[in-house]
This record gives sequence, C-alpha cells and structure tokens, in this order.
Amino acid sequence: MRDSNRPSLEDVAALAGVSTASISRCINSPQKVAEPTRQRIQNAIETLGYVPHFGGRALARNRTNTIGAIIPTMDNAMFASGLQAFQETLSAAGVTLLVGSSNYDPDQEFDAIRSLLSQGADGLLLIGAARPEKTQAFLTQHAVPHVLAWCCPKTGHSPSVGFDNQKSGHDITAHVLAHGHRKLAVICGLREGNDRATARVVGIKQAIASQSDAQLLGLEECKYSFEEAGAAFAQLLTGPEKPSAVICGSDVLAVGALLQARKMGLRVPEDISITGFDDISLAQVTTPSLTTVRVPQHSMGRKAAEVLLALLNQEPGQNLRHELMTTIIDRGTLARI
Amino acid sequence: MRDSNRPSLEDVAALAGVSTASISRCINSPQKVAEPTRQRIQNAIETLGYVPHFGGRALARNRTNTIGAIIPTMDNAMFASGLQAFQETLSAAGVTLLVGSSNYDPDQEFDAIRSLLSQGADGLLLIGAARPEKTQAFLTQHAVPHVLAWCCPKTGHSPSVGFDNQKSGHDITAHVLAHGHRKLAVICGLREGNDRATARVVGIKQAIASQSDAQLLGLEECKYSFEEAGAAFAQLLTGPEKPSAVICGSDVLAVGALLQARKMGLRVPEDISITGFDDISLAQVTTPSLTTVRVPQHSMGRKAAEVLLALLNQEPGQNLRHELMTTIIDRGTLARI
DNA sequence: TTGCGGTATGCAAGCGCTTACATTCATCAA
DNA sequence: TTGATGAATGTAAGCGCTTGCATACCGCAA
Repeated sequence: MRDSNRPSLEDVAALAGVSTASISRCINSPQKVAEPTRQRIQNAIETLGYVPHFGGRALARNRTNTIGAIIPTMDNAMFASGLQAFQETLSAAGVTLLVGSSNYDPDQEFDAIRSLLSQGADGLLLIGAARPEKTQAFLTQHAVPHVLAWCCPKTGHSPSVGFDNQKSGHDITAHVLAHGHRKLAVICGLREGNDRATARVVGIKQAIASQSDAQLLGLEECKYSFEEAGAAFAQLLTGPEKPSAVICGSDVLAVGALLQARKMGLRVPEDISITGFDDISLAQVTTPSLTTVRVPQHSMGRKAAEVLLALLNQEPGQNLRHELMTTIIDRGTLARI
Repeated sequence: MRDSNRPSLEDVAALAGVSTASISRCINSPQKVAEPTRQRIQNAIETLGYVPHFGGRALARNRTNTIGAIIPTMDNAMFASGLQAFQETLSAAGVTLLVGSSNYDPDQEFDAIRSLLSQGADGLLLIGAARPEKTQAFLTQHAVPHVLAWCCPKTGHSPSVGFDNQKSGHDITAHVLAHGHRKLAVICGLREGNDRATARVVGIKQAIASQSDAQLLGLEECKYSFEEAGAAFAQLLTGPEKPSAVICGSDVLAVGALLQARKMGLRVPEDISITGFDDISLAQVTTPSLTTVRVPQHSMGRKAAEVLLALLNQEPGQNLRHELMTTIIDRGTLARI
C-alpha cells in the first residue's frame, strides 16, 4: 500500500546515511545539525524530491500551520480582495489558507467549519457574527480560535475585525437625504442569517426615520445577482409613487438596478438615483460610475490575519475588537435634488 | 501535549463502550456495524462533537480526498466562476478543494505545488501548459495526477480541459477585420510564462498577417489592472497613426482601455473600437458593454473536476484532451467601418 | 451434541513524522 | 590520564486513524 512515488523520511535517511531524526531536525531546526551532515541531507532531499507528509507532521505536532476561511461566495468580488489580503498576510507568516464557501447557508457553513477543522485548520476566519446556536456551541466546545470579519459586534466575545454595518447604512442614507431625496426605496440581499445585510437595512431605516419628511416607499430582498436585482428594481417602480433614490445593500445589486433602469429608459441619476455598497471594481466601471460605500477590504483582510496569527501564538494583550471605518465614495449615480 | 479539546476515536470508543475499530467502521462503512451499536456510537459522536482527525486519516489511508487548484490570481474574476464550478463538482463528490495562487510567477507556482502536495492533495488543477523544466520534472517524478485548464495543448501528455487560445485570438481578430478595421493595436497581459496570453497574441498576429492590407500598429504588454491597461492604451495612441480598433487579451484590459478612452475624450466605438476576452461580469456592465470572447468557464471547471476525479479513481478509457469552444459575444464596443 | 458458516466486534500493526531521552564522541580542564 | 562537558546523532514512543486478521458468538443442520 505504500505509495512508491512518495519518498518518506526513511528513504531520505537511508540515502543520506543518517537517522530519520536528523532529517527532521535538519528541516525544522537546521542549526541543530552539523554543517557537513546538513549538506548531505540537503542533497538527498533534493535528489529524491522529498516533500514532508502533511498528515504525519500534523499528527506528530498537533498543529498544522493551516487556517481556514469560510466565505459566503466566491462568485462575485465582494470578498475577493479581502481574502487576497488575508492570504498574503498568512503566507508571509508561512501559514496555508484553506477556503470554503457557505452559499449564505448556515448549514453549509457548519459543514464547512467541521470540514476545515477536520482538515486540520488551526484557526478560522468567519464572515459576520450571526450563526445558529448549534454552530456557536460547536465553536465553543472545541475552543476553535477564530476571528469574525465584515462585522464588529458589540456583544459576544469572538475577536472581530470589521466595520459597523448599521452605521454605514445610516451614513449613506443620511448622505442621500442630504442630497434632498425624500422618497426612498431599498434593495438588499436576503437577510435571513445575514447580519451584515440586516444591519445595513436597520441603519438605513433609522436614518429615514430620523428625517421626518422622508419616506421608505419600498424594500426588496433578493440574491446578489444582476438579474434578481434588476427584477427587484422594476418591482419597486410599480407602485403609484416612484422613489427618487434607490439605496442598495451591495454594488452587485446597485449595478443590477442600474442596468435595469437603463433598460426601462430611466436616466441615472437624472431620473433616479442609485447607491451601492462595498466599492468593488464593478463600481468604477459603470456609466455613470457608482456612488457607494467603500469597505476597507484590504486592511480588513490583513488585520484579520494578524489578529488570528496572534491568537494562535497566544500573544497576550490583544485588542479583540477592531473597528475600521467606511467612507462614502461620491461618484455619478446620486443626484442633488 | 494532547489537545484536550479535541476528542479522539479513543474517547468516543470509551464513551460508547466499543473498540476504536468499530467507531472507524461505523463512520466509513456503516453497514458493517449492527444497528444498536451504531446508535450508541452515533450518540457518543454527537455528544463529544467528534470530528475525525485529518492527519491520522491521511496517514492511515494514504489518500486525503483533497485536491488542489493553483490559479494565477484571485484578484479579478478571470478564474472565479470556473473555480466555483470546479469546487461545486468536487464537493458533490465529497472531495475538498485547496486553493493556492501563483501571481503569474513560475517560482510561486512551484512552491504552491509543493505546498498543496505536502498538504496531501491527491491531485492538482493547474492553469495553462507552460512551466519550467524543474516544475515538469517534479510533477513527473512524483507522478502527480493533474489536469491543465484554460488551455488545450497538442503536445505533452497531461490531460487538459480548455480551449484553443490561439484560435480564439485568431477568431476575434478575424471578426474585427470583418468589420472593416485595418489599423489594429493590441494590449495583452505579461506574456512571460503565460502561454494563454502568448497564444492569443500569436493568433491575433496570424489573423492580421493573413489580411494583406491590415497592419498591427502597436502592441503593449501590461498587468491585468485597469490602471496599467489605461496607460497602455494611452501609449498606443501616441504614434503618428492611430489604430481604429484595440484588441485586448482580457476583459480587465479592455475595460481599462475603455475607461482611458473616455478620459481622453474618445467615443467608443465611434472613434475607436475595443474588444475584450473572457466575458467576465464586468463586460456586461460597461457602457457600451464589451464585445468579447466568451470562455466557457463554468463547463470548463466542471469538466476539469470530472476528469480529475476519474483520474484519481483510475477509471480507464478517459479522453485526455477536452477542447471546448469559445464564442464571440457581440455587444457594443466594436464598430463597423 | 457437534460442527459449520456467517456476522459482529476486538486486537494490533502500521502510516510518516517529531521529540524526549539515550548514546557516542571529541574537547578540555584538572 | 581522567572525568566532566557539551555537541551531534540515534533510538523509540506516540500522534489518530484504518484494516487484515483473530476471536466470539449466534443459529442451524446433521
């Protein structure tokens, strides 16, 4: 059953004429082995093309130097650059990243957590704070080191690196109101199990409520796709009163709305304003380009990696809650009334 | 040193009052264990929250049910949906996906290969066919099951699932020529070590050469970013003769060019035509939307997974070379002259 | 009763690696 | 010369799991 293609420590040891222990030492703490021996070992490793067996190593060390990230989707760019930064920071520290996706489904997320853990992940990056009791319990029971990103919960004791979704939702809405809009509508992602989407809407509603003459004419929930967002947009315009601005919970939704508006012969922003959220690269590319909320994806990813690494190394005195700031990026889809 | 948080088979065995072997059997081939015992074991597993240890398993089985994919970048959507399809197909087969990225750098790719392999990947998905001798030798020496995607080499004996980049480059160029364009320019990605970009350019040049009155006024290489592509576009327009069409090796480049054209006060396609390649979601979103070459990312990803899975299961009689077709998507950035 | 076949379970050997501890050997001070 | 010291290396146990083989037990036919 031994896979003859894969040289083991023993093979290297035989070739180099030393014990397996020396090889192991040579790999893991080279200063402990004498120069000439090290040379011989290096040669043997090279000629055999030896690669340490991860399983054996994990077993012996009880640590894998691997961490897992579970993101809702790879399909749009929403998490891509944050993940990229996360990954870069990790690999600079010699840690491998395992990626799983949940499709915004708590059950799939739970499975992914188990799967990554059984793959040996030493720690986890999770998006958002809301998860079922069952998942929470599992994380607690196994004392899984993890950090939450894209959110910044005030309760709970998981470390987090993110931003205040509610406040950001409030801010962009206040910005829209400040442009004179009073009849608003909202398109957001499916909120069930998605605390980011939920919080953004809460913030939006809050801002509207605090402006006495403003009204929320409609709110549509849909998946993060151009098509669904387009349909949602069309739906919002069926009522007797038309909104002057549509606030979207994500750039993907906003672009879908924008495309649909055009299809319906509406000029943006002259006839209707649209705002996005996230500032992914799509946002710069549309005509007009999207007024949106910039999420500091890159620094969030990097910081999350740093926090997680510190956690794994048991470095003390860490700040557990890192709140980053979002900024409103004014481009071309929001008109002043 | 035992991680007290992580229950082992032995713990479950103790709780259930059976041997570790039975637990293992219960997990891997439930029909081999009697119903009442199975119940007891299931309970024990549940209450302890037992998750099998990947390393132990890998060691004992010499197989991990994990496969690795190394893609040049996660940063733009070029590979995202192909990867998504790949991943979906794999997880339907109960196989986990490990993702690494190479940043278009052969050395980084080599490291990623070693790393994924040492992580226990049973097989690999690689993008493109061109790699250094050293990498080839390593793959051969270790007899690593792998499939190449995004290309379809006629030589070499690695299985591949992809399309003919050269032909596609030829096709889109012929299409542009058929629209009456004769003064062309090209923006492509950095070609060193990137056989897809290289082949596309070869195809483009070929098509131009076969049209006697057509000429290639300039060719710029740059990274896949809006900014660099914009600069490349500007550069192409500095010469005494202006191209009437710019053929881009990727949608990201085309969008960068489009944005820059607008910045320079050029109307697309009235003043200058631009074509893309890949048909990522960006392409639908610009104004005008991008005339481009659609790459069957989704079916490519799925098929690649199927081929790789078949390879791992030693299923015989597999077709080793799967060539998929690209299609030209006519949208709004190519004018008829 | 004996013995047979079959099913359910246990035993124990390894898978490749790390590491505490043991061993060897050279060096050097007394 | 001797013994203490310490550096370099070897020995072997054990990490958690799978699995071939041994064992125990059952029912049933002879």
